[in-house]
Amino acid sequence: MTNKQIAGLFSEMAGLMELHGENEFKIKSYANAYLNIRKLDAELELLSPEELQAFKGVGKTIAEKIIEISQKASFAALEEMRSKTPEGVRQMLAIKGIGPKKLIFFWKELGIESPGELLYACKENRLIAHKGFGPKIQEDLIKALEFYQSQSHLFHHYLLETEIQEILQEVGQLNPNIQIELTGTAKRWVPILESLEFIVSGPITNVPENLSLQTSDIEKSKGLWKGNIPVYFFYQSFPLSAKNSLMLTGGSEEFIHFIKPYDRPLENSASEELFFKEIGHPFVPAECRDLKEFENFDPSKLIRDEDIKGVVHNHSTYSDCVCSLKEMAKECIRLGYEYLVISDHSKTAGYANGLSIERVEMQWREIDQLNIELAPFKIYKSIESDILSDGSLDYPDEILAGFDLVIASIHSNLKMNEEKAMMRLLNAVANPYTRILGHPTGRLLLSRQGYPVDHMRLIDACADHDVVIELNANPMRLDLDWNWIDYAQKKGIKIAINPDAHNLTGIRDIKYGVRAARKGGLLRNNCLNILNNAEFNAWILTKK
DNA sequence: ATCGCAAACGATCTTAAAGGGAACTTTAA
Repeated sequence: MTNKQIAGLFSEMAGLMELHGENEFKIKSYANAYLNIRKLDAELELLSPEELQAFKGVGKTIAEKIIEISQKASFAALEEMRSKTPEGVRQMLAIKGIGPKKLIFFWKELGIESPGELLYACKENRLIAHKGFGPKIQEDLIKALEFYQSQSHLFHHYLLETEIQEILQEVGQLNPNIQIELTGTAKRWVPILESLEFIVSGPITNVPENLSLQTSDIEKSKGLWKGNIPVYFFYQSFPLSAKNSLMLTGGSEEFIHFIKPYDRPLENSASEELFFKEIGHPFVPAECRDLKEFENFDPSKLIRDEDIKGVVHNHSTYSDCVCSLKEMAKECIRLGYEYLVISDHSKTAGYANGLSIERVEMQWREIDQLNIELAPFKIYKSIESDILSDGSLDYPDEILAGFDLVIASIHSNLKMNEEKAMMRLLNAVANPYTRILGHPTGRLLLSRQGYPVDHMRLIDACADHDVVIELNANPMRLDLDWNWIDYAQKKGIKIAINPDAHNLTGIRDIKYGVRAARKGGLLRNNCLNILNNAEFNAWILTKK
């Protein structure tokens, strides 16, 4: 289990304890353990109780629970809490807009035990009869519940990567005569998946323990992996022809339309690569097949992992990251990057320990020191400034002027209409100190929709004011969405692929950003952080 | 349940906005 998953169990524990009216300080300890553990880099499952207790927020009890988790993937106290809470109530714990107080009321007072029942109650107008509830809350709950239901059958691609590898391995090993290959949306690097799809050369006779096959016909079998992930196996004779491989992998209507006229080579080519060779068109990698235009497609110009030279938008112990400036810098050096842009949270982000002006200046002095010590590696002084409710940034101009670059992001007051959102965004983009617009929609995939954004107007404004747009590489965000990269490129805007790292491992999220960028067809030359240190420095000096 | 300051014990991250109902509660970042 990853630290994030272990932390998730403590967060769940805290939520359940709250529902059952446990001691609020005990609850806080579990919630706190979640906050601290999820960002740790050391692999917790390998550590001793003494080593575990050295971490902040981990005492004797939590350490014991971590040991228990490493053996059983859960802990007894959590299982007990789960067993006395209906599954539907546990699901509602994760829905934004439903906090513990409301949930206790729904469950204990109204007898509502699932998201579906709550949605029904809202639609029947049954909530507003109760004190503290009015039409607006009911309406917002309906939106939140409908969003939840629309997403509940979907999966994050990044969380299924190990599952994909396991399926390939286990089916392959148990059935040595069968060839198996990934296809479909997962092969195309679609960030959110409904199911996993594979091509196999024949029926799976030795079924892995984690797989249950449900239906089969001549063309395919359908099953469930680990009880909840839908899996399809399409039968094809190997070696695969281009037609079978390409058609099963799929892509946009435009892509299918594009390859259709090449019927004969499609039918006869022995592989995807040969097909493209035979029609005299550059190979279109699977992740790019959701694009809409292929006439001038040139894969050699697409962004690649190794093109990224600098790590932009990162946090440190000054705000809500567990690693110091030096630790972050050293990890960047180790990974072969030339520079690090530290953009901690600004002062309004109190929950994330946002920096007061004094602490900003303290950080600048430390960065100056480290830049002498670590040269030629460079740390740039930045800030992830909150975009306040009126669209202004979080410090007076003389402080903003002291940063090498300012990233502007919305973190607060996310519940707003498009008009308000655009007012804040456009104000921030027009601010002369804003160089990069951070995670433009504020979405968290499968969990938070984000505020409504008129992407075209926003991109146009960024073009007008020479503002770079972030593609936040955190796999929960991937925001700017890859679908908008094409328009941004046409407007001549640069995209920064930023990990938004809150620990050392977070830096490696860049790979998810590069994937999303390739999916959107981002050309290397339109990416900000392919610039080497000298070039990046020159870019900074071209202040608006 | 944990931490920090102190050696047994007290305190536990902030803040603003929004909704509902006329002072406060709830939620989320």
